[in-house]
Amino acid sequence: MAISRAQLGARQREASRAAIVAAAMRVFERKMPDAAVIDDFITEAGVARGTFYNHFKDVDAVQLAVATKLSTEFNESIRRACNGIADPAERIAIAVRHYLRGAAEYPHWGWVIVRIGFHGPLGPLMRDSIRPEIEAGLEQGRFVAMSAQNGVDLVMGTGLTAMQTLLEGRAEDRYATDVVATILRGLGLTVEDAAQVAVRPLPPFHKSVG
Amino acid sequence: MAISRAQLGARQREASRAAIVAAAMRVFERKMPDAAVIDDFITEAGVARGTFYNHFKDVDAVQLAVATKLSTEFNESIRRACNGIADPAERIAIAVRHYLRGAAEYPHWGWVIVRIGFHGPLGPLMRDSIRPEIEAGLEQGRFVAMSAQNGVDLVMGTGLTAMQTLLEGRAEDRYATDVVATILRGLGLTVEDAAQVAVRPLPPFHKSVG
DNA sequence: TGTACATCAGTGAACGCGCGTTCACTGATGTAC
DNA sequence: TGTACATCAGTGAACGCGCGTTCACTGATGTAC
Repeated sequence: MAISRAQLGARQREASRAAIVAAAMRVFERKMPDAAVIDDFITEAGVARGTFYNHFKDVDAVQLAVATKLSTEFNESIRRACNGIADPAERIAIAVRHYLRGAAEYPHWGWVIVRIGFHGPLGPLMRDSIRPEIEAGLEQGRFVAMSAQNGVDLVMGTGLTAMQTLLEGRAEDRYATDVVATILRGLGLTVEDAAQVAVRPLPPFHKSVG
Repeated sequence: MAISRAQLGARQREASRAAIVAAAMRVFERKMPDAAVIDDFITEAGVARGTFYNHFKDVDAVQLAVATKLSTEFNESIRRACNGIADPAERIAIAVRHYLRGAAEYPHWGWVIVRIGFHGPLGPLMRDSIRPEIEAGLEQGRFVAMSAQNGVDLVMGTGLTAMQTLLEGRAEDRYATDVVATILRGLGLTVEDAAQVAVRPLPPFHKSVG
C-alpha cells in the first residue's frame, strides 16, 4: 500500500476542487463575477452539480478561491521580478508594469483581474500587497508626505482603470509607460525622475495562469 | 380647457417616470446596480408592476436614467463652482473635491455614485465631462505631456477609489485634500503647486439629489 | 344636453424559466472477522 | 481467503423560489353626434 485510503481520497478531492477553480477562471474570462452561475462552472469543469457543493458553499466562495490563486501567483511573479531592487518607486513601477503587460499580452487573464479586482475579493488582496511598498517609500522619504491609504488608492485606482482601458483597446502607443510615470509623479517623484524609472527595462514576464 | 388631453397624459407619464427614477436612486443607496430587481423599484416607488414596463425596457434602462440624472445635476453644480476659473488644474481640483465632499456629507448619495460609476453607465458620462478639462490642461502646458486618456484614467480611477475609501470609513483626516494633491501631481504639477491648489477654498456645495 | 365611444396611463394576477439547493443513490476502496 | 460492512467523493434528478415578462382589465378624460 503506497498511500493510505485517506490520502487517496484527499488527492481526488483536491483534483476536483482544482478543476472547478480552473474552470471558474475560464468562466470569468467572459462573464462578470456576479453574472456567473453554478451551471457555468460545472459545465466548464465537466463535473456534476453535487460536486460543486462538495467543495464550495456558493459562487462567492469560488470567486474567493480564484482571487486567492491569482493573487498568490502574481505576487510570486512580482517578487521574483523585484529581486534585488531596493527603491520602492522602482518596485511599484515593476508591479504596475507587470499587471499592464499581463493585460496586454493575455487579455482573457486581464479581464479576470479587472473584474475580480474591481468587483470581487481580489481588490483587498492586491491592496495588502501594495501597502508595504508604499509605507517603505514614505518612510524613506522617497515619496511625498501623504497617508499610505492615499498611495494605495492611487496605485490601485489608476492601475486597474488603466488595465481596463488597455483591455478595451482605448489605449494609444505609449500608454502603459505613461501610466507608470503618472502614478510615480502622484507619489511625489519629479517629472524627470518618474519618466526615468518608468522606462527602466523590465525582467521577463512569467505567466502562470490562464 | 387650460391644457390639452395629450398634455395631461404626458404630465402624468412624466410624474410616474420621475417617481420610478427617484425610487431607483434610493434603491441604489443600498444595493449594487446589478443586484437590484424590478420589485425593489416598484415597491419603493409605490407603483404597479406594469407601470415599470410602461417606462423602462429593463433594469439597465433605469440605471441609465439614474446615471444621466446624476451626471446632469452634478455637472451643473460643478459648472457653477468653476465659474470664472480658468486654470484647468484648479477646475479639476474643484470637480474632484466636489465629489469627495458630496460622498463625505451624503454617504447614501456617494454610494450611488460609486456603484453606478464603477459598475454602471455613469462612468462613461463622467469621463466625457473630465476629458475636455484634461485636454485644455495639456494644450496650455499646465500638465506634463501624456495622452488625454491617461489623465482621465488618473482622475476617474483615483477619484472613485477615493470616494469608496471615504465611504467605507477608511480615510484619515487630511485624506480628501491629499487625494486632490496626488491627482494634480500625477497630472504634472510640482509638489508645492499641487499642495497649494488642493487647499484653495471651495464654493459651497449644492446637493440636488437624494 | 346626453349617450356612446376612443384613448391611454396605470394595474396586478398569472405564467414560466432560470437557478440555487437538497438528497438518496452509485461505485471505488479499505477494514473486520 | 471470502464475505459483509464502512467510508467518502461524486452524481444528477427533483423541488421550489425568485424574478422577468405578459396581458386583459380599470378608470379617468376627451370627442362625436
